[in-house]
Amino acid sequence: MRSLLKRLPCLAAPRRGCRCLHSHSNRRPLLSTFSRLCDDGPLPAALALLPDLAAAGVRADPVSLCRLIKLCVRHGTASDGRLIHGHVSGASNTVGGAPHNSLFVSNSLVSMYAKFGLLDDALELFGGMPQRNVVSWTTVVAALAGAGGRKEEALRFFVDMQRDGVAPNSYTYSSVLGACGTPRVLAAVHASVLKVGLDSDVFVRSSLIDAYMKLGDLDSGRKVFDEMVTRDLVVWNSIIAGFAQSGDGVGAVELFMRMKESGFSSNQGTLTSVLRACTGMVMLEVGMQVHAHVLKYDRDLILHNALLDMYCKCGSLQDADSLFKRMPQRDVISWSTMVSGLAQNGRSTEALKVFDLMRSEGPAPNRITMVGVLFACSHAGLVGDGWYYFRSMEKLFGIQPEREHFNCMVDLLGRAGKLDGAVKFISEMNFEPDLVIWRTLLGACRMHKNANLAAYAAREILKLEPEDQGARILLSNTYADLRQWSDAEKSWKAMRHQGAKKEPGRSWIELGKQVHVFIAGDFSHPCSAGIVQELNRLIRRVTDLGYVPQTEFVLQDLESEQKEDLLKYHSEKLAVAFGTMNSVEGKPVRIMKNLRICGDCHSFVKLVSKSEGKVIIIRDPVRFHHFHDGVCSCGDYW
DNA sequence: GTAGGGTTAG
Repeated sequence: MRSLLKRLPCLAAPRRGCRCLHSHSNRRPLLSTFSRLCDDGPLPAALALLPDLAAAGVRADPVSLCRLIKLCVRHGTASDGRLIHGHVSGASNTVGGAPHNSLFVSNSLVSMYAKFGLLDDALELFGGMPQRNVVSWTTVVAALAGAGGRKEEALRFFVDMQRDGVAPNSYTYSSVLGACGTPRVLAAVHASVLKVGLDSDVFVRSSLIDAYMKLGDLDSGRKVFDEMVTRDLVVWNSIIAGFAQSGDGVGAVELFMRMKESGFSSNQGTLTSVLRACTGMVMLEVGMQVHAHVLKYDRDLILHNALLDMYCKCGSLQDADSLFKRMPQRDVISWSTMVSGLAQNGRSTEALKVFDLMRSEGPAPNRITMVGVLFACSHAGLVGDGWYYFRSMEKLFGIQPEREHFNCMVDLLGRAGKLDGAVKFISEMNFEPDLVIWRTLLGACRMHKNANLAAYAAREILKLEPEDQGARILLSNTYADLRQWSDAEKSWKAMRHQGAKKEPGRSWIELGKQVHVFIAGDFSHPCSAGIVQELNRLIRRVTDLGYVPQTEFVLQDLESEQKEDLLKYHSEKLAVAFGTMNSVEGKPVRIMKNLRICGDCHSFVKLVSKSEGKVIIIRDPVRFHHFHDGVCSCGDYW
């Protein structure tokens, strides 16, 4: 009887004002139409029925309402959502019987507000709910964990729910793990996962992996992964993405291979991470193999942008360009990638041309596009163009210059040797210069051998960051450039005092499916003997073309023979020798470096490209050098 | 009704 009453609410507790007698004949069709529209849409038609329902005093069932809310999240707007919310809270007063806005519906509404980014509305609704269950709490925790800057609140709600006697479930844990921003908190939550026995849940596991990886704790992430019995695709993707993001590209690719061996096929997420790994390590060969898999996702813009970036960062501009032209859609990211890709590869004029094309037929540029544009100007010494774009950013594109753009301008002026202009520019900024700005200025001082200004910039850096060894290194290198050995030594001493070491120069090169690493002055590579032999051969060849070791690039006060020796075994020279001895006819040699290439290696590689008739591409942390027939794409301006 | 993985610059 009770269930019958539930199904026919008009028979239960008839009240004054209830219009059931009149509307009985059409309320069922009304309800069933509404319920059908909630299932399949269209949303506007379903929304249009809400006033009719209210007028007829008909109460929609919670299941339909929840579906309607979902439909609204998918196809509607926040104001549609508010409309539904308004209907639900109003309707609860019109009909007797059980409370209308059931817990289910309220939970859906909270989730809806969160998905529209209206976190405060979500929290307000949550705060006013008469009851809350684990779903309500989890919805809020997930919303806060997903919002940048509100992770602390997510953790607080996670604690509060337990104080309230509500036990977290696997949904809650996988949400809250995204809010664990310190190793301590993560360890505590992990312990709690183990205690309640949810550690075999794949969702919880993948969140755990992701959380460890995001904190840079690869070992713990790997451990959680290795201990898993049943893995799914997302778990594989989590671990691969973690390795790719932490800069262990080789590890990421190895895991990708293992994943395929285990019989999993990749999806867009996997491929994007693997591409990122390839991009980071200049693994063009692997990247091109991934390209073959990408073909079947021709509508995935993210994936295509990643592919585009991979080609740019591997210095393969033809591939990037032809991909860019063939892409079915291009968004602001595709265009920005192309602009900065060209700029970093020393093709500033083309970068600015692409930008012009973007202005006429592409999407509106954003602040990142403008960083690329200014980068193009600064690396080609186009001071006038740089000023023009900087000054007109706001008027032409509605983009207010931010710190990053100011920094580009300091770089532009500094690189062009206008150090006084750069200092003036800094002093006229309407905010305090930060570390990045001072470092940029310091880099320019090093480039133009201005020790006084370098010392000033370094002092400013050390004021902000007393442990900053990079500043001391740059400063001492500047002194060394000028052969002011005692000043250089002072700076080195300060560093040694703080227990710092200069980061060793490292170069990478991909051969087949392997990545070979070379460290300056290190001969542990199995082919070392052959490499040194090849290097000597190259040195003889380029000496005939006029190469003289430029020992001023060895930045320590040593006897000149020792200096030559140190120079000779810079990591990029070892990598170049390895590259030429294993090179394939018609294919460029591609090398990646962790530090900026030194002037001596730069002229050495120029000559090697001539004597061997080989294109050599070296990518350093900020830009690319394409060496071809004795010339470098950077025009010796870097 | 609630949950996990991916892009651009510096």
